[in-house]
Amino acid sequence: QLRLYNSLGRRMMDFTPSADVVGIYSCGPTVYHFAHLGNMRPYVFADTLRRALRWKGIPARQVVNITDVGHAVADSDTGEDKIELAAAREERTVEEIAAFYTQTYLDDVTALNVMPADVYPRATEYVPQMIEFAARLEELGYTYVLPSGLYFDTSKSPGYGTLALLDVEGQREGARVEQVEGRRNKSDFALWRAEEPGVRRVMRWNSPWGWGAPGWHLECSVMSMALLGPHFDIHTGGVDHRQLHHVNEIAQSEAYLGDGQPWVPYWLHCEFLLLNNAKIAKSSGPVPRLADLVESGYHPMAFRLFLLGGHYRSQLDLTTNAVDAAQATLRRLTGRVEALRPLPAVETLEQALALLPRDQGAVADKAAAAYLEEIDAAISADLATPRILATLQESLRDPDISTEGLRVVVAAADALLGLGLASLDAREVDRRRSAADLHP
RNA sequence: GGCGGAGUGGCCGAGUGGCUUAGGCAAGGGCCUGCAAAGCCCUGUACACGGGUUCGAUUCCCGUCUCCGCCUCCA
Repeated sequence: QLRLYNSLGRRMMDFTPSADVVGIYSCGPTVYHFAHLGNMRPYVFADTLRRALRWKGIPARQVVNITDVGHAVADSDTGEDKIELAAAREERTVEEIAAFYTQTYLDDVTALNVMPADVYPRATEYVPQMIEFAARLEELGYTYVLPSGLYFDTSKSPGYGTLALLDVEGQREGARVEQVEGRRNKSDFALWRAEEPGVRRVMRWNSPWGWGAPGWHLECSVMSMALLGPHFDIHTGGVDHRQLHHVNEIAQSEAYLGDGQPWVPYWLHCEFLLLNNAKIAKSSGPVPRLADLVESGYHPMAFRLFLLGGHYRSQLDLTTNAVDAAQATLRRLTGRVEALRPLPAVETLEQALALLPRDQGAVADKAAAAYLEEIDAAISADLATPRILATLQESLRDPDISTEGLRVVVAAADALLGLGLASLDAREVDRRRSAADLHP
């Protein structure tokens, strides 16, 4: 039984699919700048989730959105769109900007062996649906209009902020507040961002509320429902979204559906990757990308291994020491595994069990069987990849395991870890020319 | 100011009410090798501080200190 920590309720829960195919929506990249190393964590995490489902024989369909419109510069959803700013900065069109950074994102996750999503919808392709969605909310009486756009009235949303354990009252004091003129509640958010008078945006659409652009929470609700159905099983993202973005998604989606059902039953959030014990902030200067690590001679899988070495719900601190350790580990691991090749093809627990050496029907390699059990227990315990890694290492030096059994165990572990152990070339793994430069 | 989380051996990082020596990296010792590299074996005994609960706490509760995150665009 797969158990996952559900942010909705803040506790471990048995995962029970509600449909034949589990729908997964993972908040995707904003494509107006390079994705940095910290941005990679949610995708590797979501990939682990998909591998876990596959391991259990549960079909899944994953949607990862490409946010190519909707992020305003300032808070309160007003001001210029970040894509437009990037276009101006780089003297390219918004389309070029979006296409370029979408491709670098895909390159990065591909290098990290993240299985491709089933669909990568772009926000700009769904603006008409977003307008319809907002119009429906207006019809239902959840909104009000200000000069700056159409707003969602969060006070009309029963249970607003449940996901975040929001203390709506407590937040009023002390927090940095930049109230939008006329906003009824601090937590209200824009569904539609009206063009400011005299300013003509590059990306603009006409709507019942005038020319403008959609608010950024809208795209996730609209695209997820369009591609996965009104209700689906799992929504993933970084912890930072738990507090605001996902809260607002839930509010508007449940208002829109109006069926009294929780919109999405399982919300999974991965913690931040810290850099030298501080948040990776683009505002404080250049920030390391996967390409920088590779440039220094580190293998992308070393970074993946580093991520997998910590549980997804723990903050993880990226330091030169840490990636060096991961690189060394990967090199040794690869060396050991090379001697075992070829590895059998394994994706599920069932397949792994079937491949175990047998003697007259009974499993002949008890050690291997025990390791498979450990691996299954680890992934079932809220995707405990560190424990899988430990089990893998143990099995590799176990004198009691058969070579055939070991092959199965290694292949099984890698079905979940996704390091590509079946084909990594040890000689290619470590080409470090310089220490990782993690100080901008 | 409100809220959430964390402090584990040189480093990263799991885990548990009383035998996990977790695992990795680094280090020391050894084996192997003509030397070296690689590889292999062995060793390291930790759980912020002060109380409390308990037969027993690193693990539960309270307090203190420190750190991180969210409340603002953010993975």
